[in-house]
Amino acid sequence: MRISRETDYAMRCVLHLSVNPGQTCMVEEMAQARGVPRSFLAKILQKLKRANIVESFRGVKGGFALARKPSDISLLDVIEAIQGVVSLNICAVDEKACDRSGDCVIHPVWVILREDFQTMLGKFDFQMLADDEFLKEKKEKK
Amino acid sequence: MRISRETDYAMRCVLHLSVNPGQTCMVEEMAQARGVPRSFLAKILQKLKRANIVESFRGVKGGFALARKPSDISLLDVIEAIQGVVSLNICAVDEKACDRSGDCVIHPVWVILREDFQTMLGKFDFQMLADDEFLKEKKEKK
DNA sequence: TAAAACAAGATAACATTTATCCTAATTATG
DNA sequence: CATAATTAGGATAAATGTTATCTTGTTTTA
Repeated sequence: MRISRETDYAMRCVLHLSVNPGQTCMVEEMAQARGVPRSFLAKILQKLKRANIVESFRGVKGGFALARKPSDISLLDVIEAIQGVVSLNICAVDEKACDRSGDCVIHPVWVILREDFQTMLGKFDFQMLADDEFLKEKKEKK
Repeated sequence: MRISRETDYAMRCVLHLSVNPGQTCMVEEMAQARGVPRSFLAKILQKLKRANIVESFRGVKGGFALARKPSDISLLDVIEAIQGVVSLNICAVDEKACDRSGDCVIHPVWVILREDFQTMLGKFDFQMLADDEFLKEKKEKK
């Protein structure tokens, strides 16, 4: 019922890139800035890349940058990039996983909840979060 | 991000008891009727008992019955009885689990989502589900 | 007192999570 | 063109969580 630590790390990373969108950033820098194990983060970034959330540049001066605007990346996008499709019960996504889906009266509830859940998570984007972080840093400098 | 199979089993079991509330039922009967491994279900019923969702009677003619009206038992109640407090990120429930909760701008989002999530799950009760099952059986007899 | 049923702890197989490490492949730069 | 910097991807492994099973004890009815 919880997101994994991996997903939490992915969010920190996307947030980091969202604060200066357009700018490329090395794994090492993000790992240090956000307290994420470097080699683990490298793996996570591959998943974010496959989901078209970040893009990568190899070689000297390489690194990662957002592939889309922060306002076009939601919590849901990042969660699904890492953990796969969101749903509360496997049967809402794969009916074959439960032999009773056909006549189970709980099944339709899982389907409704899945939609509500996705809507909920789709409402938060990384522009919002980056703005929050920008304001917070400004306040602390005073 | 998913409920466990154990929780799914717990729901089947509470639903089974909700169809004839007031009536006591043996582990063996519920296990067979709902396709749940017997010894596993016995464990699950202990958790449901601790959460005051079912009550138990020992000895010959013993068994389990609901401790409350089906309309007073929500999906949330059963999920929390089995898996503990619902939240999407551990930090929403235990700030010490993350060293950054204090200045993390994502943290407040987890807190909001947790509340929304609990509200969502609290809206479905077992009277509704039992009614659905009753109607479905009636229809199939025709 | 015997049989039926729940109670509770120990244990174990399996899957998932959370990483780490090593070897490519790619690219900028002197 | 050689070298250093950086991502890409596969193999591996420790720790944790899930999904059970089994055994022994306790309670209750008849």
